[in-house]
Amino acid sequence: MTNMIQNAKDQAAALAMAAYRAAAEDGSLPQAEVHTAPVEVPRDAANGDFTTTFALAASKALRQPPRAIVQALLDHMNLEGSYFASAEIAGPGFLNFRLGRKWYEEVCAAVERENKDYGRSDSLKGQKIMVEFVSANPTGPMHMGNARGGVLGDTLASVLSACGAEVSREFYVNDAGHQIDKFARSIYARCMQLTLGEENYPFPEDGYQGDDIRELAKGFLAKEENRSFPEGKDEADWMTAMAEYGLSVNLPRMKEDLRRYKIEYDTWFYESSLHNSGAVAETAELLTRAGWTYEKDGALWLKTAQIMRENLLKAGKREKDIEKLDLKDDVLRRANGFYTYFAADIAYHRNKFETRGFDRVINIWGADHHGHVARLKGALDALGLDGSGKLDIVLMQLVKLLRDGELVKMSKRTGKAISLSDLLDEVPVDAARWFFNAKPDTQMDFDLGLAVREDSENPIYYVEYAHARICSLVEKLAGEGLAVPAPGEADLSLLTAEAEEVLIKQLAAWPDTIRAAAKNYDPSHVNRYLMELAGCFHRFYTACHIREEVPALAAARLRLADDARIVLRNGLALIGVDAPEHM
RNA sequence: GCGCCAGUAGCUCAGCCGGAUAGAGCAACUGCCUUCUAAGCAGUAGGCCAGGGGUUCGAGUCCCUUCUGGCGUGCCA
Repeated sequence: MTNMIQNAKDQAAALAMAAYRAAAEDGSLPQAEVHTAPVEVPRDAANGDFTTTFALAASKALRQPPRAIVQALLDHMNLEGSYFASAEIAGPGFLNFRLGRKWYEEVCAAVERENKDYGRSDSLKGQKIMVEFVSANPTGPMHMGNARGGVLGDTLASVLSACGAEVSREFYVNDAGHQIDKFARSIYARCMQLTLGEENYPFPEDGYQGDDIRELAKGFLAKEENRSFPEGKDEADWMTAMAEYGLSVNLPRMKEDLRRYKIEYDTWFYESSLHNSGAVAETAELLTRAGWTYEKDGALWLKTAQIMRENLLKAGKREKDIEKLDLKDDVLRRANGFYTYFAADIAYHRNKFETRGFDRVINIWGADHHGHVARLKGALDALGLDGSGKLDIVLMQLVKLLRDGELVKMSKRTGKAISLSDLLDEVPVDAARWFFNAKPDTQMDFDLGLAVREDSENPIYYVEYAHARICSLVEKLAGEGLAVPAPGEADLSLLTAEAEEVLIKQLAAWPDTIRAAAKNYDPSHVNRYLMELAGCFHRFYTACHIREEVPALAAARLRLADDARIVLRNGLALIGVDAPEHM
């Protein structure tokens, strides 16, 4: 729960403000309405460990040149007992603070004390959050988009959980509607072909072409109770049975593939349950009663255009610009009586908020669905559920699959798009998880060749190697009689080398990394942090040897190395990658 | 046409609420293993932050605009 970066920032701000008040008191600076001193971490450590731009910002209000303000602050500042060893004036009016031993020691102490929990916070405590991700169509295998969404959703859920939120991972199973119909017709056609001969029954033009459908047909016909096919039932009943069978085969397969990918869901939510319980019809009825629908051409329409216009006006958009958007209404119930996917989706989200009481819902969607974001939020707004405020959609751009720089369209073996299980056959899970944990809103290339390479071109080894190196170091030195000191037992004030200080500062940055990842819905912050941490450790390892040092310093360095190991392990665990002890 | 996302080193990308001389990794080049794992380290080179305007003490970051790429704009899901 300790965040030493934040502690230092707070203290620097408090010191600056106290100095200002003291200066204003004795007339060195004019009284003015200045409330805060913004504190930042300078990019270049030559400019101090922390800096405040107080004087630059307050220059106008105080009618003094920034440097004069800083000088007055310095004259009234007392650093005794603080984290800082010194403070100085710099540049156009920065006030730079330099950390003292106390701070560095407290960072290590926090890592040692909190160990597995180091980095966690309670900034989202009390929040019940759902992350819905993948939700792949159960009619066929999962693709690269699902691979990316899987890692993003799973890791984001972990990150939110590390911030103290009560997080639930959910997979929405689209086991109803049009595509299940198509699925059933496809299996049915294959069954007919198997019974009558390929050329004696036409395959639907829009049917699912893959071999997996043929397999399902075979499997279905092989079952005892289906021996009489196509006699014994009418076509519709056969299709229902086939769809059920197809799902009973595909869903466990998806679960298995996801488990292999180290993803476990709390809930598999079935779209069909919304239709069966009447929740979809009820939701449409609610919208109708509130006056948000109308009937046209036999269909029931939602006044999406009006809802979205009102939302945009509220957001400050100009009428003229809204006109250009050419907003359209959407169908909830088709003329044939069936509800659309959109209607089911509204009902589903009503269930998330109203029935299950989530404070916040995050959906990971492919960028090709972005047209649906505003209208789903709008529909929830119309139901009084504040979709605009409580529903967040993370759109991820699509994945381009490469092999050693060449675009890969199909699997050579199956001739179809490469599926998640194909990917995991070819690439180690941890490599896939590492690579797919990238910023959602940029298109990404995934290079199959690179991901399996065991050399320096592959960044994951850089991080894993740092961890293995520490484990090996600890083991070796223990064998020579030098064990890692228990928490608090090493004299950390001896760690004054630059590489040591840089490493400790990086350890201190871990809690903020998690917080930023949660705030931006971008868990790839963790990858970058780990790369940097590994780099800090490797440099420390090279610059600061242990074995030949005097015992006290050797012990302190070994303690620090083990602190680095703790944070590396925590970070890798957060993104679901193993921390190897040997490589 | 309209909308969403992106454009920073040869490649992949960082860059927090607008702060000091724009950073990493890879690739290229030069060094470093009889010494705790060289899957490592040190160093060199590489930039009109897509272009143009504006806002201010200060802009890669905010606003306007042009250009380029991806995606979307269904009684599909």
